[in-house]
Amino acid sequence: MNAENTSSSNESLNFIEEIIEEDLRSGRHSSIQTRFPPEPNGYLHIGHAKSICLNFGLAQKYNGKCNLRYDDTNPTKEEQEYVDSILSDVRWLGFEPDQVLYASDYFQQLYEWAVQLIRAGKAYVDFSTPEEIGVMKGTPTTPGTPSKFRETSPEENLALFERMKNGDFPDGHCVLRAKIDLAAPNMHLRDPYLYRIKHAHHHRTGDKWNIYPMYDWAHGQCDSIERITHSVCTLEFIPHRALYDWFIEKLGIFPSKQYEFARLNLNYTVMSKRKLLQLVQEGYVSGWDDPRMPTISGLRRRGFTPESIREFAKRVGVAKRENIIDVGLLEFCLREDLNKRALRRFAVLRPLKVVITNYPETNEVEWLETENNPEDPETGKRSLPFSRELYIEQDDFMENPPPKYFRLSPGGMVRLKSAYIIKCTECVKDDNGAVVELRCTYVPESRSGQDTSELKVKGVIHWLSAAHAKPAEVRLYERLFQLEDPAAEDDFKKSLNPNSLEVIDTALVESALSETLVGDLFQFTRLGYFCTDTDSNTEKPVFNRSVTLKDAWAKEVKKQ
RNA sequence: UGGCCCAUGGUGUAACGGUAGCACAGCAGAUUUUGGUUCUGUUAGUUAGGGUUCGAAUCCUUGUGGGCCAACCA
Repeated sequence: MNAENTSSSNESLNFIEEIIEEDLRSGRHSSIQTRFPPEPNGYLHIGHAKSICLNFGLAQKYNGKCNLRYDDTNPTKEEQEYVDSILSDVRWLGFEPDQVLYASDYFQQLYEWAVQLIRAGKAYVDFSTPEEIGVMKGTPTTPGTPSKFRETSPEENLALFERMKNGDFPDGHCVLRAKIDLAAPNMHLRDPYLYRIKHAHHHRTGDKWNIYPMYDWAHGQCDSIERITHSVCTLEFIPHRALYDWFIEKLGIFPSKQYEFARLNLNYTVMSKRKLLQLVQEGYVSGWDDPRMPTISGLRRRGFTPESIREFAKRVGVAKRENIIDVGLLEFCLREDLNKRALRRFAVLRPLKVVITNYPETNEVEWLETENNPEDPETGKRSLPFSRELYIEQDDFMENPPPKYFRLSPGGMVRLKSAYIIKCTECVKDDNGAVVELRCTYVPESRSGQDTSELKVKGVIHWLSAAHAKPAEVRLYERLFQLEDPAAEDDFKKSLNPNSLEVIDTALVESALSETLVGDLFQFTRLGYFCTDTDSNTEKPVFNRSVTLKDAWAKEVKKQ
C-alpha cells in the first residue's frame, strides 16, 4: 500500500530517505511528519536552505507534512523581525509550511511535564552557581559529583519550582535540573538544565513567564506534540539524542526520532549567525540582505532564484560527512537556471566611444533585430537602434593585443553583434595617452542576416547607440572573503576581501532596461547575469551582477 | 588522551559482499553572430595495516586523520 509513497526508480536514496522508506515499508509509520525548527535570532542562510529543502522535500516526496516551528525558548535573543523574515524566506524558496508553530505555544505543557518529572523524583531545583555546577559536572574522564540540592524531596522541589515560575527569585538564582547520571560519559546526561530564570519579555508570550525551558527540554517534546516522525537536525546534536530519547521515554509521549546529517559549509564565506551578525552590526556589509551575504535574503537580492538554490541543495546531497562545498557549484546552478530564462540585454559597463566615419549622417538611425534569448525562441526579438556614434566596452579594444585576442584593435575587424562588421582605422588619445575614442568604418553589406561581404571575423562584441543609451548604476561583487575557510583564522574579518564590491555609476544600458522592475533578471550579453536592485529609481536603475558568464578568455589570459 | 560521529578523484556524492558510477571543477576538440550555450572525448579516487571470504569501498580489527561533546545558547 505504500508502493506509491516509496520511490520506484533506481535513483539512489540518501540515508534519511532509506530510513523513511524502511519505516513506511515496515508499517512503523503510515505517513511522515517533519519540521524545520529555526530559532528566530537571525536571518536564514544557505545552510538553512539545505535544511529547508531536506525537511520540506522529504515531506513532499513521501506525501507527508512539514511544519515550520520557531524554536523561541530564549527571549533575550529572539525578535519579531527575524520571525517575519524566516517565513518569507521559506516561502520564497517555494515551500509552504503545513503549520506555522512556536515552541512557546507549548510553554504550559512543558511546565506541566516538568512538574511531572519533579513528582517522579527525576528533577530538582539547584541553587548552586553556574561555576559550581560546572565543576561538579566533572570532566569527560572523571565523573561528576552530586550537588547538595540533588536529594531535595519532590514536595520541596515542587514548591521551589512553583516559586521560580511565579517570579519569586531573581535571574540566575537557581535552575531546574534533570536527575540522570553524573557519571555518564555523555556530558549531556550529567543532570542537564531544564529551566532557567529570566525576567525577560518574550516576543510572543510577553511577560507571562519568568522561567524559560532550555533547548533539550523543549525540542524533543515539541517534536512529540506535533507527532514529528523524523526529526532531522545537524551533526552537532548527536550527543543530545540520548537526552531527547530519555525525556520522551520518561514522559511516555509520542516517540519522535532524531536523525543527524552534516551541515552545509561553503568556501570563501562564513556561515555562523554570530559572525554574520557581526558583519552586519559592524558595517562590513549593508545589512542581512547585502548581496554578498550567504543569507537567503542576500542571495535573493543578488539575483539567485529559488530554483537555483533548490537545485544546489539537491546536488550537494545529504550525508554524515563534514563537507566544504565550492561556491562554484552554487554559481553553476544559477547560470544553468538563468541561461534558459533570462532575457538578453546589451549593457556597456565601461564605455568607449566609437565613431563610424563612413556611416551616413549623424541623425540617421537604423533599427536592427536581435534575439531576446537564443535558448528560447519563444521570447522573440527586439529592435536595437544603430547609429553613427556608438559605445563599446573598453575591454573589447586593445591597442597592442596579445595573441589570440580577437576583439578590436587598430586595423582589426570585429562584428558588432546583430549589426555590422567594423574596422578600426584610428584611435584618439587624450593628453595622458589613454584611448578615449575609436574611429571605425563599417561594412554596409555585412549587416546581420543579410551579410554578403564574405568577411570572416572571429570577434563578436556588444554595443550601444550613443544617442539612445541610458545611464545605469551597476554593482559588481566578488567573494566576501579571500580565504577558503575564513572561520579557521583567529580573526575571520582579517580575510575580508577589500574589493568585494565595485560600484560603476557610469554604465550604459539599452533603453528597454529603463522600465525594469526590482527583481527582474537579465543576461547582459557577454557580461553575466544581472538583476534589478531595490535601490533603483526612475532616474537611474541599479543592477547587481549575480554571477559572471564563464569566461574562457579570462582563463586564457591568466595562463599567459 | 572519556565517549560519540565520520573517512571514495581537486570538491561533493553513489555503489547495500560481485565491472568503483554521476555531477561540479580541470584538460582537449567540435559547433556557435555571446571567448556564453550545446556536443564529444579525457585526467583523476576507495586513509593505512591485518583478518573473514571464491570475491571486500562495503563485514571484523588495530592504527592514522578529521569533527563533536563539560553555555542558566540553539
